[in-house]
Amino acid sequence: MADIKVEYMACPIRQIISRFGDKWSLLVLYGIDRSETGVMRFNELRRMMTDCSQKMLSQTLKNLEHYNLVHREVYPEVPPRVEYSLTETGRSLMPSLHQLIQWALDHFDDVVSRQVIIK
Amino acid sequence: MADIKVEYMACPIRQIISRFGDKWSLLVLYGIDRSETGVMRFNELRRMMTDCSQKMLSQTLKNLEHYNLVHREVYPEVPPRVEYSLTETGRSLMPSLHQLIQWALDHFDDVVSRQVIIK
DNA sequence: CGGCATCCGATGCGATACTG
DNA sequence: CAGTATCGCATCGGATGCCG
Repeated sequence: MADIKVEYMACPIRQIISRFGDKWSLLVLYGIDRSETGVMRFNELRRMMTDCSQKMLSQTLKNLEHYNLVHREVYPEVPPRVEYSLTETGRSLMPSLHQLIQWALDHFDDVVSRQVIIK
Repeated sequence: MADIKVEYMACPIRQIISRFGDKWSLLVLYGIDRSETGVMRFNELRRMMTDCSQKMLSQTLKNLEHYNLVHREVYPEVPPRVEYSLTETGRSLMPSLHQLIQWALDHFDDVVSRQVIIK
């Protein structure tokens, strides 16, 4: 998401939006958190998010790793195995995320059922 | 934000992101909520969000009105006066939003201080 | 298996000018 | 005051192909 002027860098809302307001980030976090082991492999995530392209999943994971929400563990095997898990910081976001999801469920009729504005 | 495949329309995270994950929506909601009267006029919002263009503010407000988060009250005067306030649904989102902001503040060092990835 | 590189269309968003 | 209209660039994101 786009830049933020330097003088507004301290605004926490902007920070959240600019980092996790994209199309897939929250879904990845939620997916990993919900998994039984707390760990997911790349293609496991792909199967969960069937309409997310490989490119975007890869990009999203790299982004989340950069912001210290997701940990990437590479096992030097053949074939290669890479496991993604939540960091401590990532887990700490979950209560807020769940509350947001609950809000969406509670207000599905008020908000979500309305058609997305085209153009 | 982009479309969501029909078979995933029920996913609440996607719904939230597709509607309020844009650059300005949450900031508008937060701004109106924080105002003393609970009501803000168009140019009042503009002054608060100095780096938001008029076009985007207008578009964002229309969007929030469509999703029943913001109420638009027009007073037939000259010069015209338009007041924006939160709907009941909009107010109901605030606890979740505040929790999210608090999370951002708590984890500023972990997350927010990291440079936004360029390209 | 878990990616990256490239191309390209769709959308987001800002700048500017104009209006009731 | 509170917007709308138009233009144009920048970014998002999907499709495809290649690689260790």
